[in-house]
Amino acid sequence: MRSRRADYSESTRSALVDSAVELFTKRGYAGTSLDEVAKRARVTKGALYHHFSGKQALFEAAFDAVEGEVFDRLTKIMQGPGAPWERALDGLRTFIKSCLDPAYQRIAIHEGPVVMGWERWREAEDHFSFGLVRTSLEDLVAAGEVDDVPVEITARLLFGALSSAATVIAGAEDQKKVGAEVEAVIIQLLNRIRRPSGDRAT
Amino acid sequence: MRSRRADYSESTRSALVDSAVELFTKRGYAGTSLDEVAKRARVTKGALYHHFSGKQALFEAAFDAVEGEVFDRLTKIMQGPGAPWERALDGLRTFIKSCLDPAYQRIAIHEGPVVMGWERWREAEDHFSFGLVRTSLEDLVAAGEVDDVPVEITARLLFGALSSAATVIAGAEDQKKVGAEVEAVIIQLLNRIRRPSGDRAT
DNA sequence: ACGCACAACATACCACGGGTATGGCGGCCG
DNA sequence: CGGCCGCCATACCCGTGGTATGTTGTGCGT
Repeated sequence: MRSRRADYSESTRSALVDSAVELFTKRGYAGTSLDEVAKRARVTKGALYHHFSGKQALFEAAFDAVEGEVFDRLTKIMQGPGAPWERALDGLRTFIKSCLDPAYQRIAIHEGPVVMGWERWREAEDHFSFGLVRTSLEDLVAAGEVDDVPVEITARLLFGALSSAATVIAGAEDQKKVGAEVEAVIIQLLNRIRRPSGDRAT
Repeated sequence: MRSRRADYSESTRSALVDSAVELFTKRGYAGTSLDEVAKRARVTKGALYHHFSGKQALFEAAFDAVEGEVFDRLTKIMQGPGAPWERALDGLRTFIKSCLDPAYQRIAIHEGPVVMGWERWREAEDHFSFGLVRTSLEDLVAAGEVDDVPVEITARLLFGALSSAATVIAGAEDQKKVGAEVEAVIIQLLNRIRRPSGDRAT
């Protein structure tokens, strides 16, 4: 039997995280005050400092929240049916779409490395979307779908390119159009590193 | 005849910028106080606010400084002798090296978009290193060295990949080794989008 | 040569926001 | 049912960005 207090506590905590995600997305980390976050969650700073050790910790909670959503969406696709190559392309499309979420964009991609510090951000990303990009690339190499590239490096480059792409799309007038262009360029690029089907390991 | 006062003024201004570059690089934008910057330049905050309208303006001055250096190095290579393809590869190598400068890394690449806002950062980058990447890619397309890719998008993707690469290299144990690996991957990739010599326009 | 005007700074001060210390209220456990 | 502790509110401190005002010396006109 879960206690009543635990429910309340969890509720206010998640309210704080939601509030944080919203405000960090709109005004950025430096631009949002903790009083504001607390107010929007209908509590005071005292409650905030009871649940989180400080502003950074609150940011990391918000980071985990937005990353978690994207992660869930992507893992569903990655574990779904279909050949490795098609799953990878599906994942690619979904990732680009996820990158259009302003919250993911600003919190996870842009301000994450700055606020958390790059080292910590990198560690966190390993368990989230970057980790998926890497393993998915590993799978492709293992299946013999692509040439034997250095996975770690290539994954980093790909992830960086995708992040930039997301930013470009988000800032574009016609997001649909630019999004399609980006997808085309990436897919064309991936096709170039794809092995001719005769050379693939089974 | 240049006035004495103008000399002094310019001197303290550049001292402030140097100090800002140093501190922003070491402790980041949020982590450095203006008093510190002023103290290291052996002036007070009053002088700082005489030369710059605020902390953001100071950051942009630091940004221009570090970007300017990289820009100068790169333009020299781009305008040098040699075939377009070789010049591009030279530029690539130099850019990767430049990205290893902690100041460029943190101020121009990481904190730039966050502090200045992405829109303004993008505009600024158009006149600096990103502009060079773009025009250099344009030249390659114009010379028929590579396939007719969408230049703007591809340049953004490439720039994003290179920035990530720089971060990875900077954070690696053996920078030389990882740097060489990155270079190899990129060059291999570029070779794949290169047209066979017979198809090139002269 | 002399003093005026203004650029180039210094000093003093304010406001705001992150962090902390302390107080109180209400469920849960003995 | 009584003390306890988790959950949260209130009050306060202080570092820091920004501002308003004072001071100095340089260049310029006369």
